[in-house]
Amino acid sequence: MTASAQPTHPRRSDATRAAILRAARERFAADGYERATIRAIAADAQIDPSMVMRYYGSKEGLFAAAAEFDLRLPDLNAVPPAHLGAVLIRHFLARWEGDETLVALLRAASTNPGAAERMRGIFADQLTAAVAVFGTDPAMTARRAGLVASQILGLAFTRYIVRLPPMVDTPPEELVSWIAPTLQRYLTGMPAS
Amino acid sequence: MTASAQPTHPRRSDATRAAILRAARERFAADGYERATIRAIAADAQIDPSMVMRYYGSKEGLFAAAAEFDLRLPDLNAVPPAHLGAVLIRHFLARWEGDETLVALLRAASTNPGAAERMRGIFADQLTAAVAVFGTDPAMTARRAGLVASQILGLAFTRYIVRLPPMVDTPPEELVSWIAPTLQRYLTGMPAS
DNA sequence: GTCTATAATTCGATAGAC
DNA sequence: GTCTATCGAATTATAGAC
Repeated sequence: MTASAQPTHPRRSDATRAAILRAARERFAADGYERATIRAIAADAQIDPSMVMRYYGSKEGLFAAAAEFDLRLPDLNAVPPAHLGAVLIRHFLARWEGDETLVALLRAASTNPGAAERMRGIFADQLTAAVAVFGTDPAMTARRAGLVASQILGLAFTRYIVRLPPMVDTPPEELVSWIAPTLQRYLTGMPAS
Repeated sequence: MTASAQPTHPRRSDATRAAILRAARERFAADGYERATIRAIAADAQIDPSMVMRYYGSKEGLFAAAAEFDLRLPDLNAVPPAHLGAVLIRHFLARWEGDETLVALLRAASTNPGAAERMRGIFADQLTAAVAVFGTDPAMTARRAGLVASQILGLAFTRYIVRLPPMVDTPPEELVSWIAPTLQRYLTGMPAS
């Protein structure tokens, strides 16, 4: 992990490992867990399929390595309270368009239990922690985070997975203007009657 | 289709066909398209796997028959305008809890192109048609329907597929009180700023 | 480190007896 | 209509030569 912990080897085929991970993310994102084969991933990375097994042990291990993900949520305390929803939705849109790892995770989570578990972990830990700074009681905090996740993941599902035409065609800034108030209310509002 | 169109046969093994469809919906909903096998579906229905092929031709044909779905949306013109969001979210929650077909379709749509196409059709045709009664221009109508779909499918994805704990634990009526205002604004509101 | 060969399963689909 | 038997293909994973 850390760059200069142990100079065991002068770095060997780290480039190969990186190429495998890149190809794996692409395939998992495009085809889902079951249809993405080790053979296809190896072909994309222009290496032998057995190398994938050697480096990552199994298909599950490869996915676990490829689906490592950090939402990189900003500190919500540093955001003007009135702009919380807009900041969040802009952050997620940028994070999604720029890194296909989250799409791979989203698609795989539908059929692979391990991927679903990781999805739960990411949103339970990272998103709930970010919401927790407002300091309401834990149950309400978890509920707010869950509601935010439902709209964020629904946006991703309709735009990147199912590709509903209106959700694909709508420009990001228009999506922001519609969805920001929703997140704002989930974060700071109260349920209606 | 119609019950008494042609008395060709005094009805043979229609019960078998129905048992197959029921088992298929369960398996597709629980495992997704790829992991749900014809053998497992046949075992659940307590019939021979070759019967599935005989009746439905292929796995794709079986899925197409099992994933037939009607949202049964109410006429939104008959709903008090202020209650549109609440009526819609209650309708979807009831539709989802009572029929696993939509869960099967949702899970399969992540990895199977045909299922995704069917999902697009259902929401583009049925939901857009229901929203169209308000008679704004077609582009805006499609956009409103897409936004509604994003929140509805996000709720289903987090509650029934990924099973985020706060979304599973929250009682339906509390979900309604949070989500109804969101749908209300997507249907009748204007984008912020 | 890299590759060939193959083991061990599993699946969708077909052929054909009864 | 129903079932047995099986084909052919594809997959993950392993063993071992070089």
